Amino acid sequence: MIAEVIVDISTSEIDKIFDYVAPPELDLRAGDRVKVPFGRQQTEGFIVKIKENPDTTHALKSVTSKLDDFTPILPEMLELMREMSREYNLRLVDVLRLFIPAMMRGGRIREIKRHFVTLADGVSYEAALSRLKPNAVNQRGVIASLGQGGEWAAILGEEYGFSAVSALAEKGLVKVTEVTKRRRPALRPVEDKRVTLNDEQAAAAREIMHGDKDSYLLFGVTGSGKTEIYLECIEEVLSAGKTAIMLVPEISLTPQMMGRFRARFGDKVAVLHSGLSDGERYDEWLRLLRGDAVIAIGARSAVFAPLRNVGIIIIDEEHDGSYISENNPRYVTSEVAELRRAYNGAKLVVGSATPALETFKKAREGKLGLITLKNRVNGTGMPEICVVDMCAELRGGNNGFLSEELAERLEQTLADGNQSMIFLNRRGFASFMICRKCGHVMKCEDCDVSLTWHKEDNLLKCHYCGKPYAVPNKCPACGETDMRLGRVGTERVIEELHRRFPSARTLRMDKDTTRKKGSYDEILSAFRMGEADILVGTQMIVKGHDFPNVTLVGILDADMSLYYEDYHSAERTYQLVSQMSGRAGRADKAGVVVLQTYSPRHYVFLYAKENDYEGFFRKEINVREVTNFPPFTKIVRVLTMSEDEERALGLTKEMLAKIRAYQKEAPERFVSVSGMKSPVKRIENKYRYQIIMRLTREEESDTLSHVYDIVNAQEKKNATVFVEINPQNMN
DNA sequence: AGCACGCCGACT
DNA sequence: GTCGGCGTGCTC
Repeated sequence: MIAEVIVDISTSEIDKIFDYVAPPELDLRAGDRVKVPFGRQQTEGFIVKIKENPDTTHALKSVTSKLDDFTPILPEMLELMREMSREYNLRLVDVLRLFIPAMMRGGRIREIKRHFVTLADGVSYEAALSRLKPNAVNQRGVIASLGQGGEWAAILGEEYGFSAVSALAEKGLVKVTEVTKRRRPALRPVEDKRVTLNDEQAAAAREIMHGDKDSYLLFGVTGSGKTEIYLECIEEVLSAGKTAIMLVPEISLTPQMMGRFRARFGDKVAVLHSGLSDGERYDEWLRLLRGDAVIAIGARSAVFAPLRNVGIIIIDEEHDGSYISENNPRYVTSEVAELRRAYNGAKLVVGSATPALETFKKAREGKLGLITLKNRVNGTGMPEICVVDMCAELRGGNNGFLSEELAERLEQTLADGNQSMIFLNRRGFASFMICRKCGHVMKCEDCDVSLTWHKEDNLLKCHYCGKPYAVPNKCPACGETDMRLGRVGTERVIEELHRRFPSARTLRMDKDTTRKKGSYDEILSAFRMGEADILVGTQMIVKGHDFPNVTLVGILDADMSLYYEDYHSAERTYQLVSQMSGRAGRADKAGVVVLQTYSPRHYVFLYAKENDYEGFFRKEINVREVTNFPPFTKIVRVLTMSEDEERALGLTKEMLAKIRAYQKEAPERFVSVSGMKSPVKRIENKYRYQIIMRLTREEESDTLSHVYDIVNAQEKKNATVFVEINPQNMN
């Protein structure tokens, strides 16, 4: 037999199928990992197919060995590999690597082996003792401790010394068995507060499981009880003997969330997320592959859970940016989920209070079943949203960054003994350093972006490469000593709060204070326990988490994401405001959101204030259609990076010429094509040039594969080329 | 990705 | 004379 092997080396040159002789005694199947001779070395590889005859006249080498005692890649995943590689122009091996825990590669599986000691077969307790000298105290002690059941070698070793155990084993009096210990992520017990679904929830679950659509959008505000519906659907799927995949944004994979699933489904649940150690991840993955666990819960990558016979895939908070992988290999989680749904004939449910525009559009067109949840389970209303015009504040003489409205409400909230959250969107901009005389801005030598000042260590740092710089005492361009900081960061907000409310206890949460593993949870639980009155933070305070005592949410500089130069910005701002206001006033306390902006009449804020997603959708979808942006077109970005600027530029020009030629042939396929320097011209000393094109929707996939062909045909020595579809940010 | 083969500069 | 620089070519 012949095995088709993908070698585990990621280079475009080698990303093809190599045929090997499959020795019958290895009993190889498609999906096995193997060791093969490759060139002069031995390499790991994946068998993607077993066939009768080779397709090549090459002299064939033979597979050396099988790497695992199970088949790690399911047939479904081999199919998915082909589809993903075609759809996203990815190397087969890069897709395969997504399917297995990183630990398995390079022979790094370290299963924790523990040794269990029992009396050897046919040796009785008395017989063993009689064969030992009376002065062999330790060995006699070991035998005595074995009793009927046996004992762990580690425990015996501690008491009597390991040499006693090995001496007994050598004499054949005891038997030592290797037992693989499974690592399980720590789980906190949570009681299953099983609630009966209300009518709306029950109807939703029924519709998902028995409606005529394959896929549904569960559209409902925070607190409308979506998780209960998920639990109900999963239960039904399991009772039909099928399995389930539940995806949540990394950030909302909290112990509370996990606790609910564990309480309901116990050991049938496996978790896959980045917080696990390599060993834990491997063991959870293996439980799924072996069928010991039948529900996979996790962030984005859990969509690749090694489950057979998947009955339902759920994507919670579907609009969340974390579902699109930023770095290679790039894929869109919901698209992968749809491929798996189709393969298994399963159901797909996406849930959100603020669906991605594209998702809601599909739902309105009937391509996706739309289930709307109208009520909050606990009956609380949505918080009041006050939009504060910061231009008016400025005209009124307040040039600080706290409006009078927000300051007053903060004071009141403090007086009432309630908690506040202040959200600061400093995406892209933060406190950069600028010369008052010549306007020179301190930039990173390698990345061509402005540096951000960090108060704690008094350094300027590059947020792309992390390189630190000393704070200059005079302007490097003109020698002026009056350098000052632009913009506001979380640290300055805290300072200002301390000045105005000296008694208030504050907590800060941003990239700097959460660098340590676990500090994220620490800050949140400290805040939940009431150890602070005000939590100030960036993006990461937006998601999930119930804080029952928060009655005030402040959003500073709501415009920042609004004027972020890309077509998503309105959508993103709406989602942000909506989610942030979901943080205010739950349970029995009414909440207020103070939203500070320089454009109070922008439609995003008008709709957000009314909590009118559908109104926002109608407005925004119209804007997208008129301006030819997604979901009406597909934006494709070809990014070329090289340390050699000429090389990057040259490559970009060559590809641009070919794409332009193709555009001339089929002008109806393109809205626009342009080539330019990337907005951030240099990152980690690599120059970046890009081609941006917008494809009309009708034949985009066909057009896209032409673009892939052009890129793939290009000789790319000394350079890297990426193709991105609808990129999230265009740096 | 490795690892060989291969053709030009400064060293005992 | 030769040790070694890394360009380029191949891997079933």
